Amino acid sequence: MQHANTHTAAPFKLEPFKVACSSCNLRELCLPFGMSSEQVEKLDSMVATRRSVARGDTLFHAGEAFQSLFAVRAGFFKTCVSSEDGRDQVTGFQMAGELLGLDGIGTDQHTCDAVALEDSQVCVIPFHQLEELSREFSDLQHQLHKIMSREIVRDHGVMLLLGSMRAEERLAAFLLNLTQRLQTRGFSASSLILRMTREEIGSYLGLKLETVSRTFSKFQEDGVLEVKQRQIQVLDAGALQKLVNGSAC
Amino acid sequence: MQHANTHTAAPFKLEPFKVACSSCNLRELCLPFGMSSEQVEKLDSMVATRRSVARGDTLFHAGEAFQSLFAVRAGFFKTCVSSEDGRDQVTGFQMAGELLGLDGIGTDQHTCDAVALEDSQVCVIPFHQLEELSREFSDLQHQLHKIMSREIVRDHGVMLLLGSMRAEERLAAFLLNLTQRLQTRGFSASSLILRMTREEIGSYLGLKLETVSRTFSKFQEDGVLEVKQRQIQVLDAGALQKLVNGSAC
DNA sequence: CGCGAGCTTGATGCCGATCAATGCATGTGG
DNA sequence: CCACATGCATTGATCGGCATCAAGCTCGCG
Repeated sequence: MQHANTHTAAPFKLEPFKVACSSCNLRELCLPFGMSSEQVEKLDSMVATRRSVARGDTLFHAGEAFQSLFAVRAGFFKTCVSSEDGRDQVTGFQMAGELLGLDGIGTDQHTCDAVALEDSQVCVIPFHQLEELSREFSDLQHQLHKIMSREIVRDHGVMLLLGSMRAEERLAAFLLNLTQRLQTRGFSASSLILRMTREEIGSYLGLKLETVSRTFSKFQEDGVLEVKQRQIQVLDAGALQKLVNGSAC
Repeated sequence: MQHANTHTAAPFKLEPFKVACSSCNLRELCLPFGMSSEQVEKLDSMVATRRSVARGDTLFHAGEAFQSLFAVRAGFFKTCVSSEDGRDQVTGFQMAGELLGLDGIGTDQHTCDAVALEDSQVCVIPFHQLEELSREFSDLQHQLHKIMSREIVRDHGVMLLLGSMRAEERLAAFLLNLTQRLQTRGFSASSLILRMTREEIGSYLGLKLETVSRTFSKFQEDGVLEVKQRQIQVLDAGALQKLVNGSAC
């Protein structure tokens, strides 16, 4: 486990550093979960390359040929789709241990952009090799299926949020989801730094940035949060939870 | 190809009838797509059972143990998730050749309800066996991955719709998607019968049923559709397309 | 120090929700 | 076969939440 304090950026190293799945502290969150150590060693030989992505750069663009999945090793990403007329929608935020690129399998082309919101590193997982290896190891195969399935379930949750929640409920659900994922990674559940702008939050939640900002202010007035730009202190997680569950409605 | 006229209910047969993937007219849309005929025969032996689901009955409930995927053989389904406080959201409508149950893989439990909107039949695909067989046949493995990936991409499209489109645009996108899928199945692209209520459409699109009804009426006034309850004639598909692409914005 | 990106806050207006009444089809029992 | 119930759809009137437009404000950075 890492230091359990405020979620701050990991120091960004430019030199390619030697890491293996078998010694990665994210392996319980990532693809190797549930695999035996000898199986993980096979994975290691496949996940040979890593890639650094500077803040603001894109890992892949919609339309590019799909070759590999990417596991976030450090940093933070957003994915966004856009329609022909330029509307665009943030479809997710990804942090350490999460996979990027699953959308590309279906058409052999990426269907969204993946953009680093801070200096980041990813492990490159050549998909063809992953399929090959997962024909050999049923644990790996099943883990991949689980990850894809959970992505589908997550998307359904977002659809519920977008389809039937009001602004406060959406932001509450968003914050609870973030803090929970950060906590899983050994960070504080009550203190966090947002890596994205109000506009990006708004896009994800189907709101305008002004509404996001107002809702943050409202939460602060109500003593639920302390908001200083992107630094957030959760003072009353129960209140957020109540909003999501709609006990007051 | 089937009769290319209005999409009407297939006659509902109660007796279990002998069908095999290898002789199924949906195989180009379904799991066997891209597999050799001898591989499909192996699939046949796995997909041994079928199940009839009467209109209004559920194929599976959220919370039930996940065992199998289901391929829609005939009929029409909706899937819906619900939050603790009773809000619920239709997450999709499934027609012949489409898979149900992918959401259950991640947690070994179904996370949504699947309800038949007309008398239907599904092929039962025991998931454990499917994984086994897909370790043997890379074509099957890849097809499964593609199907899951496309579901993720579809969900992202719905998120875009829910996050940034207005009522008319949502309904237009919905209708175009429906007619396109029906056309793929050999039905008319301009004449269709809705299998779902206004409320279910509204839930899917993040609108209230009154808004759905009003928007149908508006489309009729504008000469884009002819609406008689659930019978829809598309008179001007171009106008729908223009709405979705937002050329007027 | 001053610029600019991002954030906050206020005033106003509109889209879709809500509440309510009526209409229309299907089916059931007298 | 009609009377009535029931579920679904349509349509109208009103209301409210969020978008939009428009200023300022804050903070990091060249």
